[in-house]
Amino acid sequence: MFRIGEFAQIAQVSTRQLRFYDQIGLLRPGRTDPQTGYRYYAIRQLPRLNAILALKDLGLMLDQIAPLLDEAISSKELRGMLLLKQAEAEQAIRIGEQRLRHIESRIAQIDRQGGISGYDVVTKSLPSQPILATRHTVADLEEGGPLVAAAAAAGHAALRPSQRGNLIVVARNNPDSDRLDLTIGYTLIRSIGRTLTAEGLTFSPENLPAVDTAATIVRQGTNPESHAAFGAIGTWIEANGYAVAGPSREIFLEPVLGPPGFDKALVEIQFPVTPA
Amino acid sequence: MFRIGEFAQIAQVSTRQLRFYDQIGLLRPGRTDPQTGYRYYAIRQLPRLNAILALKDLGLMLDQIAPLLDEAISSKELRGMLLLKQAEAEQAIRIGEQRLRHIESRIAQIDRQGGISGYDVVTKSLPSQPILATRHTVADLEEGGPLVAAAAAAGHAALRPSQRGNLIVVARNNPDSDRLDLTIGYTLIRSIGRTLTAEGLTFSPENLPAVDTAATIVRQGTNPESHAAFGAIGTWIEANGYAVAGPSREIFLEPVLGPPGFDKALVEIQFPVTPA
DNA sequence: GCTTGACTTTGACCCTACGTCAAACCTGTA
DNA sequence: TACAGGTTTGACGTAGGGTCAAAGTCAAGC
Repeated sequence: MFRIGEFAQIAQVSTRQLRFYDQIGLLRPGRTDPQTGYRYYAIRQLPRLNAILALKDLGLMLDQIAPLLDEAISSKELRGMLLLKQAEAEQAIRIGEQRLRHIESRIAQIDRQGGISGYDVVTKSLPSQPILATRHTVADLEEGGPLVAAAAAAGHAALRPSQRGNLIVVARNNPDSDRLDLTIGYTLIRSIGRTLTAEGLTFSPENLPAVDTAATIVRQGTNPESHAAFGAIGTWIEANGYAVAGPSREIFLEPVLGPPGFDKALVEIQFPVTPA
Repeated sequence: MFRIGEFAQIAQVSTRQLRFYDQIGLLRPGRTDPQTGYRYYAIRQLPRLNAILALKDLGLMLDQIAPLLDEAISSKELRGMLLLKQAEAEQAIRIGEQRLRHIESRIAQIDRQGGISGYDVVTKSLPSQPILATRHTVADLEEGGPLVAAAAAAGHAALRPSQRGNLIVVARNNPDSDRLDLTIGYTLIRSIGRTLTAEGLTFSPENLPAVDTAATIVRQGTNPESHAAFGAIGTWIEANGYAVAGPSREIFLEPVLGPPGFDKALVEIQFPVTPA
């Protein structure tokens, strides 16, 4: 019989670990001196400890291991558990690889621009969202600016605050004409069934589909650095193994009061993505 | 200003998380009503929360994130931290892949032999170990059996219990002669400098080198299933991406009293390995 | 038999990043 | 004003031990 320290040295585990396994009933010492409480382990207990360590290494939790060793579980059930662990391990590897790509792209970003970007891309899911919006086709975002301002003002005036949520701009590349299809409007807190017209613009109810995974970024100011923000999110999407899977959305997180407010506005850009 | 639930919904985090971040000072609400304790968040706090989530996703711990956001850390230091995280992530992936191989080989084992093996391979490190041993060359392990028995008895008689540890057999393939070089002896608790002879066998002091990583297995009985145990450990080494890196060792964990005891003896087989 | 140093015991608190209650309190709408 | 639903603090739990501290034990040397 060995005292706990010797047994721990033989098996290369900590004494704390052995005491813990005793405590949870996973590996009881062969004998415990009733006077002193000293734990004495027989070398014959080494196989059981090794079995514990081997199964722990497979990712099983300690309370799952006990029934296995006491043979209270068939090999079919064990196979099932291992298949589950296999799936978990594969998932963990995928997440790890994704994290590694995140880190590498972040390091590359520092090396390129010498500092911390200020843009932080976050993935989230988007629920289905009813909006009231007006559609237009423009050459580029520059041209769309006044249109957004006009639509913002018109919608602001035409919708009561209890109905209207945030200003939103959905941009879709039109592959035929090399132009931009814009959908400009307000998210709706309460659904509206009818079309309405204000200041020469026609607003119709639509429904933005839910998105499982969207890469999003929050930035301040619309015009001068739009490029930078879109560039950052594009780089991120590519570097992290995603592909764009739908039209981008810009949500104005604060009410914007006329064109001068656009520069200070807080805008969330959302890009629906799928793993590529 | 949003109440905690709304803000949580916008950012897709739990309210518990926001309260926790408040508690640890990572993200304080813009205003806390001193009367009611209600937390009110400004939309302007969303970028900070997003930054937190993005950095957390890279594997940084929360207490590392706070100084980053408060710009108390240069981009050079951040780069260093990210390089560290990169190494951690790579390591985690390697461990995950290894675990996956372990699991797969275990499933395959169940499918092959329909049950739980009874052999559990565990890796450990071996310290440098002085021994007193006699060397011989034999055709195979069968032929070595009586030799081991003789050496065990001779050593047992010639060494005092306070000097002698366990019986050990080191087996090395001799590539020239296709025979087996055996080193048979006892581990030494206290070093001995001299050679001694007993029952016609010459025992010399040697030193078994330390081994960083050894794949080990504990089995009972030497003869009948030697093949099975060696086979199991060999399969394991191959399946888990290791390669054998030195002569195997067999440690008799219990004192073995004459040849009949060999069948009941508890033996640990150790194979030095390196990642292949 | 005594001393000494190494070992062991129990108990307690600590770690990450929150999840999950419970009891009491607050807010906004009908 | 009633009520439903949101919010507060506080406490306890998680997995697998690490890291003390105070007190008791063991073995060896003298």
